[in-house]
Amino acid sequence: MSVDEDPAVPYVPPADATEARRVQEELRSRVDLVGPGPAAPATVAGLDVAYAQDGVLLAAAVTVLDAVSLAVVDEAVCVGRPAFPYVPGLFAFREMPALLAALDRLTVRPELLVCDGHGLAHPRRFGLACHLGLVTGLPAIGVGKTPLVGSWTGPGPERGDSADLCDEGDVVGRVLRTREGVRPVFVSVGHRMGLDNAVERVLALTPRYRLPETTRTADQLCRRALASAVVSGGDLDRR
DNA sequence: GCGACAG
DNA sequence: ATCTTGTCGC
Repeated sequence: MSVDEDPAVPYVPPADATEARRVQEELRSRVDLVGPGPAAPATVAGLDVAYAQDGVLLAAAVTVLDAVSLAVVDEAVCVGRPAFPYVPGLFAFREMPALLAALDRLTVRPELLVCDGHGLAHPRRFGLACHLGLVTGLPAIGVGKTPLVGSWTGPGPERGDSADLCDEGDVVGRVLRTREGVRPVFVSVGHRMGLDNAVERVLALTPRYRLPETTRTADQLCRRALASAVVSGGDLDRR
């Protein structure tokens, strides 16, 4: 899958945190928060990254699932180094180069991206899911396991119960109970999606577990890839 | 000034 | 993110 079919928004690695924040402020206005996005996508991709050796080595994985059967129909990985230190709010710059490389290795161009991190629910309204959506041109959703910004009340205890995630007067996402009796997840729009549809898509991907099937398969894949990279020396330049 | 802070 | 066994509960 070519990442630059729509060269409107190239990925530019920032030199420092100040520049990174400037990039986010510049790109935030180009995010499509309305969508509504695909209501019945044929394929959905999950993206995740695993780390080893004190965070100096990483593996980024993308899995593409049939949206109905949830079977994996394509997958790709990229082993590399973090491209940026971990700074809350600048998380995307750490993982994006490896994720984009993995996306480029796909055979199938997925109709939707489900990212392991927030989209709009970000201090500058431009989290990983927004950035990935903009650079790939694909509809994207952010699904976080813990909050970054915002407050909420509830949600109820049943699968499907949800509550608005609010930050500084904005509804930036939804706190969604994907399974009864488990902690909720934090869903936000990444790009070319509406929040209601994003929530529907996440529910369709969580028939059994708290996290979307997409992120679960991607998580397994990047852990596997990382483990084999470590045993074979962990030396990237010689592989 | 003091915490909080996606993965 | 990652380091990590058993254990409480459905």
